[in-house]
Amino acid sequence: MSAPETPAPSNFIKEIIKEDLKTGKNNNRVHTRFPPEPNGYLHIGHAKSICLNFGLAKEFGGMCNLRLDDTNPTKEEVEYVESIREDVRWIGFDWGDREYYASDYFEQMYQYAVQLIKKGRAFVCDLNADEMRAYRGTLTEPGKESPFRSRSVEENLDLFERMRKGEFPDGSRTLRAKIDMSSGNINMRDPVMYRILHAEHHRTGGKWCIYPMYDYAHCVSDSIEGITHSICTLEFEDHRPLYDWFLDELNVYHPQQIEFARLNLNYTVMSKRKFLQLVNEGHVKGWDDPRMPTMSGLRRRGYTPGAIRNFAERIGVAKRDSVVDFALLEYCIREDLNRTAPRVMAVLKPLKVVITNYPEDKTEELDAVNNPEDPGMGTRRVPFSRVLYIEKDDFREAPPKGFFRLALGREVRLRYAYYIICVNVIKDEKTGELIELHCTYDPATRGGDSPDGRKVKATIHWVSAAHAIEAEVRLYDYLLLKADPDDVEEGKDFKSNLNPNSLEVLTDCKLEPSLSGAKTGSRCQFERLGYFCVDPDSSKDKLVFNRTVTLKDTWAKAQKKGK
RNA sequence: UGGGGAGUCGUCCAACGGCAGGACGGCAGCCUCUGGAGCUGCUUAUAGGGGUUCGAAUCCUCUCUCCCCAGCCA
Repeated sequence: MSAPETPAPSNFIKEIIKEDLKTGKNNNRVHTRFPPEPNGYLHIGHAKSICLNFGLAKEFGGMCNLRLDDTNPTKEEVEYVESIREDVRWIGFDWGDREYYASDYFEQMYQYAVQLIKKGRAFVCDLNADEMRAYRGTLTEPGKESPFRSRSVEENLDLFERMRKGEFPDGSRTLRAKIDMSSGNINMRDPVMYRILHAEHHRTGGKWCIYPMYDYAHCVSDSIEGITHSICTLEFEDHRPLYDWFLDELNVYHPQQIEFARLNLNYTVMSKRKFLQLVNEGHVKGWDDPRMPTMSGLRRRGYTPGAIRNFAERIGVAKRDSVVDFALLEYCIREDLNRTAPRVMAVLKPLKVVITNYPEDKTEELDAVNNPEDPGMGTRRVPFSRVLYIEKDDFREAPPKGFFRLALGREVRLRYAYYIICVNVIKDEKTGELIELHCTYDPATRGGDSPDGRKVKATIHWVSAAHAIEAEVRLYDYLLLKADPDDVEEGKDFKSNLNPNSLEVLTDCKLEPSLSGAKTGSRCQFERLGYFCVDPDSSKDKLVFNRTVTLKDTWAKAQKKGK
């Protein structure tokens, strides 16, 4: 049903896994995980990670866990957990019963921390945040050891237990790993393992008032779940020594962390912070606005899971920072929809046409193909009558060179119907505004073929006025004007590059009647215009469509270039 | 200026000492009852300098450029 997924090419992570399989590492298991923090909505960048982790498991006969990385109760909410689940499922992956939470392991993490204290590898520090920053040093200068670093094991044990019991206020103490304050890698300068946060956690409620930090929680969670390949993005590369340090000191099962470059796409933004600005400042209507590269936005826009999976395959996986061309995403969705979307006729900017030699009260039903790429999708009947609508853009009073469509005295084909010739252009006498066209049809060309073999240069779409259903259609364009949204003048931000025309709402659209009752989310191609899907804003008496993507339009491109 | 990474067509990814290849984009053409789809062809790249080698994108070396790190965020 969806586009054929191109044979998955290899990448450096697969090569590592193949090598591990060859040497018998991990007893030939492959076990990955997708570990989002439930503090926001997933976007196309997450989709890359999802496809990578679940895809690897699938390809090598392993498993992939869904793990919610919920170690910060002040930022995380159940609402996000549900949307993450929905999005992962929608892209097409299944984690079986392996839905885990970092918070599932809080007790184990606590016990491990006690072990590290006993080993002399962790201590309770009374420095506040500002002091700790001062002690940490800078990128070029080493840090200074905390004055609390040499506390006895007994005192550390006592203090840590009392931290857990809630005896101390937020921020007053931390548990820190005792590593190396002079390390060039700042992550190794006695990093915080636990902070005090008297906050309600979405799963553990009020049970805890100390919460583990990412570096400590993540490696331990991976270890507990028996993850073999812990795949994360490049910015965690210099956290890897810490990941390894914890697991080595704990002497527990030790997964391998592997880093890859996150996805960047041109003409859009990809950070939660920027999404928030767009939503809060009203530049888009919400997280699921079809212009947003969020999963919910893409879904509402009409993107298919298959297209997204295919896209994830095509962009590849590597370690170098890169910016993928948005055109590739568009190629992927067109490729999918071309094969799967039924064709239909819709006039977005209607121009009335009267076929003057066609009987007033006559209606015919003409056969139309549902998808030329797939004869199995059958045919349908489209009503034709004396008064029609055609696309305004398909008529020109003064046709420029290379314009094949309708003009005064010119003959074109109405798709699946008749050849027509424009014989008269009716305008408002006062304003000069174009009102309607008078055309004549050739009855011998019924169905769209002329028995005498004469050719027309253009075929245009149309809708019978008497049978048309009304709809609203929302056209979308790139959110940003510049490929690099951050390419701005001094003192400005990406929002100065916002495309003021990223949304165009058309309220007077005419659709062929077969579309009546179309269900929310259903997709189709409006012939010659693009792929569209039914928006949830649709109601019983009014359909609303989103344009997912235009068709390639060489005429429009040539016009644009001519300007 | 500390530490960690990365440099291959316009873009993304390959090539793992042996003819630099694919995809997207662009351009040209064919075909077409969607100016769609499809098909054909073309286009263009190993950051730079030294070295090793019969042979280097690949190994060594020096240089340059870019990205990440100074949260009790992840």
